[in-house]
Amino acid sequence: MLALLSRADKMMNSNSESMAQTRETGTLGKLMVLLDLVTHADAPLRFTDILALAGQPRGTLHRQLSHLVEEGLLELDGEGRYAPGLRLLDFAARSWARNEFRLIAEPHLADLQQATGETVHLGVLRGQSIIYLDKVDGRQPVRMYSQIGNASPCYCTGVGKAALSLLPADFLADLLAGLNFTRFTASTHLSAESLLAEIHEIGDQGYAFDREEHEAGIRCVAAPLWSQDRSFIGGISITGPAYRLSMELLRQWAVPVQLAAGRIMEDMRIRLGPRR
Amino acid sequence: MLALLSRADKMMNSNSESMAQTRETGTLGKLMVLLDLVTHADAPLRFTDILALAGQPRGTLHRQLSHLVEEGLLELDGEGRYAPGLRLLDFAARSWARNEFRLIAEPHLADLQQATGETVHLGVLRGQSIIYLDKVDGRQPVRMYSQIGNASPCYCTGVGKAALSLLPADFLADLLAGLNFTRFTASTHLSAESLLAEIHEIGDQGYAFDREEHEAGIRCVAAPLWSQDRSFIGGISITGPAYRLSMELLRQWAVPVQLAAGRIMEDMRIRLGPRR
DNA sequence: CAAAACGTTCCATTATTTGGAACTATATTT
DNA sequence: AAATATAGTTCCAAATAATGGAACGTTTTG
Repeated sequence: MLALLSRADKMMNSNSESMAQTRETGTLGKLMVLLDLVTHADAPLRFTDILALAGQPRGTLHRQLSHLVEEGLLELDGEGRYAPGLRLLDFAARSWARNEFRLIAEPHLADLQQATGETVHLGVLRGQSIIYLDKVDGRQPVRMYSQIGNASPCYCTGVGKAALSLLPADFLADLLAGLNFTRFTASTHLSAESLLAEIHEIGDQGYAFDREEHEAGIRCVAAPLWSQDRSFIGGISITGPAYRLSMELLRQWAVPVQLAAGRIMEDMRIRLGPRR
Repeated sequence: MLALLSRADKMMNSNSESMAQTRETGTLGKLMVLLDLVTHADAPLRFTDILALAGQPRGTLHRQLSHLVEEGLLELDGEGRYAPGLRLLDFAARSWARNEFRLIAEPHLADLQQATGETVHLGVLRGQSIIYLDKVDGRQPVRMYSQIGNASPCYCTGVGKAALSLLPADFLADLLAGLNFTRFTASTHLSAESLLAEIHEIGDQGYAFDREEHEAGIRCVAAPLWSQDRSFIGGISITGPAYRLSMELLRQWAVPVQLAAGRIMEDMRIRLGPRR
């Protein structure tokens, strides 16, 4: 359970000029910082760019980058620029294909997509972020990694708020205290207080809305989802453009979304055993 | 250029009871071996399972796994089983979204898909494997990571054989010498000799077929694709079921596939500069 | 051409990893 | 219920790998 608030907070919002937080992962931790730097960059980085960002001595940085390249985690092009390596794709492809939660949820997501005609997501809470594990879209073949694997803030997504409503009060308080609110749209929550109020409401209702809080013109309705041992805390959602999805309609869809979530949890219970 | 035959051979066919090949990546290399073990497993592994596979002392292995879990690269469930971590998805999502070659090829893949109605792939040679970088399928919304990120053998895929036809003779010889041929179907190449003969033919023609060599009932036609500095060596293909894609039809499609490859390379030249 | 910027290599010092052993916790057997 | 086996965790001196400053090439710039 503690794992929920674990190191994954490095994934986002780690711009909080961290209090020289000593990592306990030694060599690996230092290398992962570099991987983060390069994968978060908008374009491939030169050695000198990374040098400035990482604040390591030149010799040290050079060897670290060499090791990452050697392992295929980074790639160095002919102009001395470092980009994420293809081995990351290879790892991800396998980890996604075999993810137990995703495999169990998949048919139910497809059903929900069929029933509504809109895009359906499965997301899991990791630190302060929602990581999307799956996406089913019936229309045009949408760009694949467009959403899957992406980390989005928990405080302005339907799945995120639904997930937060599952947390015990003390964990929730800790998590909220660590959030850096960024205004994405006019309706994005900007304080822990307003967010907490809505989370309580969501806890009572059993479903959450995203009222164009992350992206203008995009709404969703989400239901929370958890495994019995709480190693999975997340949710599913139906998402679409505001012009097509009135709040009226989203309220109607709250029921099917909750039902689908219930069926997924039932399957998890059966497939993963009562202990999880 | 040497990078082509680099460490990526650890991705596949590394079952070749390796001659105690010392990795030069120290701590990172040892940890990557563990990540490989866990991501290649069919199901989450227990500590003892990994102990047997990795052949490390218990104390050492325990700390290594702890570090990987701490960093989110592995996940430990309530039953003491290790599975690939979600951070891998996060890394992959970003590395895919920003991959320059994929971004450039994308519109051309879509055009080719529109023109033929069949599935189009973009793949790159990495070691002895083809890693699929993109896939465009016009029909049902196909499972996303189904192909993208997956490593397939170079000797029995259209893109693979097309890519091999680009290699200088000495590199090709080295690569072929290291291959472990596995029979996937009745028509899979099983020797370097027969493969080399076809690669020469492909080099002359400028396109390659997959005559149900990897998967029974699946055929494709592929064209090679490279960046000017040869840091990208791969290809694109049109793939589909044999009952719909006669060899007749595939031969006709060889031209549009080659034209699309040409347009992609032209765009690479423009967007990445003449040096690459 | 000189100077500067960029990247790479070297090696004594320092920090981390190693691995055997002791220890704890959780099943399984008697 | 006690005894035993099995699984997983912690500890610490010794072995190993990482560190970082300095020196060395290489390319770009004025």
